[in-house]
Amino acid sequence: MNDIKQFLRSNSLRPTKQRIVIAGYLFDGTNKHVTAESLSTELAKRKHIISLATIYNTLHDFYENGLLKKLILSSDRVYFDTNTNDHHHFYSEKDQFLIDINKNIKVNGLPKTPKNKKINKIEVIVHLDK
Amino acid sequence: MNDIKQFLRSNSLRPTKQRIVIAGYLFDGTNKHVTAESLSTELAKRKHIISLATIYNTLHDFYENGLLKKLILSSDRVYFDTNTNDHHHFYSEKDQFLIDINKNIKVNGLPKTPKNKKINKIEVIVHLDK
DNA sequence: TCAACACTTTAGAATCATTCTAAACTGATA
DNA sequence: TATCAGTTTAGAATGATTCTAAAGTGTTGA
Ligand SMILES: [Mn+2]
Ligand SMILES: [Mn+2]
Ligand SMILES: [Zn+2]
Ligand SMILES: [Zn+2]
Repeated sequence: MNDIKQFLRSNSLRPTKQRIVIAGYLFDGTNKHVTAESLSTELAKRKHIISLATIYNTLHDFYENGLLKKLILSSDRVYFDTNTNDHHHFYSEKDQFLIDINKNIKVNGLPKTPKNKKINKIEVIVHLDK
Repeated sequence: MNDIKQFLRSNSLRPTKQRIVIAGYLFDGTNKHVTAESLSTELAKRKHIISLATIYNTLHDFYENGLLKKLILSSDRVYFDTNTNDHHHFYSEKDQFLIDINKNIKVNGLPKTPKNKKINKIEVIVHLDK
């Protein structure tokens, strides 16, 4: 709890009640993929009612500060990922299945990068079926 | 034009005026990435005013029939891709830059597929910066 | 040829994730 | 403890997309 406060402060985020609860849940040591909605539901189960506006604000604040990654996998919800290492994903839209691939993946055979651009990140999504 | 009609019929799509115009634009031989909005704008330039509802309907009809691929790259628009071969993308959200990678790409080092699932498609997105 | 009907188009309303607004609240600071 | 910038929140707004239901059209069998 004081760890969390320090953690927030060290990321230039004022440790408010809401941020402490959200950070406490998100950064408990287990990697998580959450949406605003799923996070809200999860916190509600724990009797922590935080407005959706604050949940969105906080996810963005954490994202802006590099504490979360953002994943665009579906057109109707944004996932935030507590695993901020470089990694990839197995994903199934239909099954709402999403897990990390932490093994080192090599992507071979890329053509040369378009002029005046540089590679920021290579993202591999392994789409799964049943 | 009769080609287009045949093409639509052979995909069990009734060749309506609107579908003929849209297919004529989309399948002119050059690969394209369109959104409902960009397609609407493009057709309007050519004096073909088609309602957005029909544009959405048609993109989905074409997609359902395998004539288009769907790309989820941004949280606020869906891209449809006329290149239906297996391929990957260079993408920059900021620059609205999106081009195909048609070279064969190899992804090495994948862990084993999760139990009871099978790989449907491997998607590589190379995110670019300026 | 054409009536009949299933399929399609469309305007406008609805949906829904997300963002915005502006007022009340609170953590930090001296 | 007063002050104030930063934060939270209810509720409105936004915007891409989907839905509704009424009018229009391509197909086809007689
Ligand atoms: Mn949306
Ligand atoms: Mn949207
Ligand atoms: Zn992840
Ligand atoms: Zn493409």
